[in-house]
Amino acid sequence: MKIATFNINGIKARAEALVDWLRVAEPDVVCLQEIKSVDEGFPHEIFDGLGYTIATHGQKGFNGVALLSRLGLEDVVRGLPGDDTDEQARWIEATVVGDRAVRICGLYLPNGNPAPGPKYDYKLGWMARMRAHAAGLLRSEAPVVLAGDYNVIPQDEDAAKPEAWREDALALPESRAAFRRILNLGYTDALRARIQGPGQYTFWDYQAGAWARNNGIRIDHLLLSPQAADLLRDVQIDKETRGGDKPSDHVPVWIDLDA
DNA sequence: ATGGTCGGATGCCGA
Repeated sequence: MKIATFNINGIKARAEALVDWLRVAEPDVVCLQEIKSVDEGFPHEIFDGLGYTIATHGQKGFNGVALLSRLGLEDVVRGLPGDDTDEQARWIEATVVGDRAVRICGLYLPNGNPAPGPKYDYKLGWMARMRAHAAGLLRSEAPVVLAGDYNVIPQDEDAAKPEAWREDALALPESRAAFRRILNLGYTDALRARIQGPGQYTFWDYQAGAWARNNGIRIDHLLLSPQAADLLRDVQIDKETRGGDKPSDHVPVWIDLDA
């Protein structure tokens, strides 16, 4: 089961690039972030003929997540559990059944800038809530995948210029600690485990020629429960999409599970 | 038209 995460930065602007990538990469499941669309405005028709079942959790203007699956979607949950007053569309999860049933969560973690401030407080609160939910998911003892744009640079080696991010919400010690607290529940960072060496990034800013200079950061992550980690066959970053026409500032990242 | 660059939605905000 090939499972990808891709922050597409606007579904309407990215329709062509996204479909082009789907035809080549042929993922079974895709977690999309920043669809920037309400559910009613999501262009289902661009996926016609590709065989995907689609579930969206959108909002007007910003944020918004979606799941695509060639293997169906069961028991869809929209919104990160634990706070009914949170109106930001940043979480969607469902069960996908291949050879095995996998619980797949697509997430768009808050950016948190400027820090300190209310946006950073929201980020840390959201991460604590995600940790609680991630702990609950482990109790199923089933394969679980937490895939998305975490807006966290886990370590200095995950940035081309770590000094430029020292005061940023993506790299502050509290952000990194909150990310580690989720890992320490027993999740495996799939890219960290399988892709070695520096310069392995998933995001390059549109500004200042960041892509041309490989001035990137690694912030799109797939975390695996122990039962999912046991099934891991492959991990890849499809960085060539960043050099295409009208690219997102993120690229797709995917895993292949024996499931 | 909106800083640098985008996208979506307005008469800038979020990233």
